[in-house]
Amino acid sequence: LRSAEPSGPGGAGMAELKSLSGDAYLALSHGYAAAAAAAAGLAYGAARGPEATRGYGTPGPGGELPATPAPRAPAAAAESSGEQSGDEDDAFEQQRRRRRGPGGAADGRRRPREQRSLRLSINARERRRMHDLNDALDGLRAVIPYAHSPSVRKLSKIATLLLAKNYILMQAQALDEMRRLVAYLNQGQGLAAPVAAAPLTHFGQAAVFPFSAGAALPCPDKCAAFSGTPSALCKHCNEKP
DNA sequence: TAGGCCATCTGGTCCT
DNA sequence: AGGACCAGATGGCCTA
Repeated sequence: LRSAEPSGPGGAGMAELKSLSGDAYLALSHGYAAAAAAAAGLAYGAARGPEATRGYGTPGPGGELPATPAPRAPAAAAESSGEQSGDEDDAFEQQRRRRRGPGGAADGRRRPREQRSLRLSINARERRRMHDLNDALDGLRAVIPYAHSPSVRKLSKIATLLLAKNYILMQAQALDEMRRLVAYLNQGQGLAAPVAAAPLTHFGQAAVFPFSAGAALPCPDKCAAFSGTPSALCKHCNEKP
């Protein structure tokens, strides 16, 4: 990815999604699910179901790929890959001539058949690479909090990336606020800041998140201003009103 | 039907 | 030399 902010075709959807990005999006910390659902509106593949969305079309019989059904196998692509059989070499050469022009010969010393098998293996590698990329995107979709449901469309690739970016920013902001809150509480209780803040200095220490989801009592202290969630570390949080 | 999204093929470039 | 990565081209499917 050479451009962090892709542009070009698909711009309409991008503009829509960009309206959710940055600070404006971060402001939606409580409405993340709704925002995600909005982003999911840019997604694709509702009618295909979770399995079909994989949609990796196999180029055709005889290839080195597993013989999974190819819901969207591009006819022309399969033909151009020469894996359909018959006049495969002719088709392959015609394709090359079309692309390279009359005099074009990038690999002139290779015999056509050898050349073609090399091309097929390169194609297969590229397919595998793209499948791995899609698997990684699926993994990312799985951990992004948006409406995962059969009735909700799968997030598009670009929507997945942008939503993930915003989610990370949102988490970082929440962590920052939590650090400030802990520092504030430590001041109020006369604790040595380095001791109490130590568990939070490591970015990955989400397990020490000091709020308990169970308690719902409003805190008379200022920690209630943070997300409205009572803090287990705050002595006021569990006080009876 | 146009536009969005996608998978695939392909050639070029860089790296090991 | 071979593999990984990238971007352009192409064509199919879906939705508004």
